[in-house]
Amino acid sequence: MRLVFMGSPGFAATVLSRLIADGTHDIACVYSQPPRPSGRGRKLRQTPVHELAEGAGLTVRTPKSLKKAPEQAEFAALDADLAIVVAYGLILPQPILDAPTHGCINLHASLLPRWRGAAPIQRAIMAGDTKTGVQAMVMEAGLDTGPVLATRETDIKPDDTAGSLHDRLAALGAELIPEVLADLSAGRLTPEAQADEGMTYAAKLTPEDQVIDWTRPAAEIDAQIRGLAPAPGAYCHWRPEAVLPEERLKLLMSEVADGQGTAGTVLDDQLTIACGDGAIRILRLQRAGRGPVEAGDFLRGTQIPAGTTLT
RNA sequence: CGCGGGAUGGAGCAGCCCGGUAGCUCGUCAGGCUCAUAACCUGAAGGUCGUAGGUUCAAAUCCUACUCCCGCAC
Repeated sequence: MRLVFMGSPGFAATVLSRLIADGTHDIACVYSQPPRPSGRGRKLRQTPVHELAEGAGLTVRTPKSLKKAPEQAEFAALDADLAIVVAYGLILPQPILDAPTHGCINLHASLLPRWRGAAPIQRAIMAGDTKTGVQAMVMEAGLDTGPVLATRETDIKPDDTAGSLHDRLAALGAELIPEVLADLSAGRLTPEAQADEGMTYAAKLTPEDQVIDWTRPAAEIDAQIRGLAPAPGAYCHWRPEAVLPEERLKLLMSEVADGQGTAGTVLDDQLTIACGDGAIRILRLQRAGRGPVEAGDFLRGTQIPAGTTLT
């Protein structure tokens, strides 16, 4: 088939990489978010998909929007059989959805209708879900509302982070898409409408999501920490020296532990912290300006005695 | 030119402001103690203090440039 691939971040790049390696289908064009000044130093950066596609010698287009007629005409002129859309980041207007012969198929990282929207992987962990997956679905005008074509499930384990789950789901997605393409070619696909119940939105992460509130239950804080690791990371504040200003302390890995006390109080010399209900142990963390370290390494060079209060 | 922090034996850090013997907590190795141990005791090895210049009698420390890493903001 003649495909158009639309995607931006690493998650999408994993899928595109598989399609390129497969070589079964013709990738007529790759759409990605335009390079923008971002990151330290505000340099112009290409998206991972852009970079991958360019390196593979594929045609790349990076329109700021697909709402206008000229872009839509260019898209239609590709005369594609199908568009594969994975975390592209732009709204696809109806003319775009209609242009390919078989329409547009989206790969989404949740079990719909749960976690429609922008940050399904993080939200699933943060909510304490024990199961998630990836799904291929037919795109409609609504936000992740289309009928589902295929599903791959995976368990969310207590030591999963957004990072580990992201990688696993990307790998599952990279397996799933070629199968969907084969089934589509063979006419074996049966779109199945999403359930009426159980719908939730995976709202985009905001800075407030990163702030730890020690008065919340241990399980929730643990889920928050793992759902935001390794990036952007959940954080709290502490005072390295009684004299100096508060410093942000990013918590990157944790587990629920025994213990209780005033919320935010360090209970022992092993980084067990009292929460509103129960306690968690910090397993991996990062000081501002330093690299991420395991709790053991951290404690070798820095003291956080029992009784210290984190805010 | 967005703002800021950092680079010191294998790991994590202190020392830098106020130049003058390379330090801490671990790890490693050897020996000792012990029924035994990741415990305890003793000893040892291991560092061009990111790179290149400069100032100085003397630079981890002061000055300049560069490389790499990171936090914030976006």
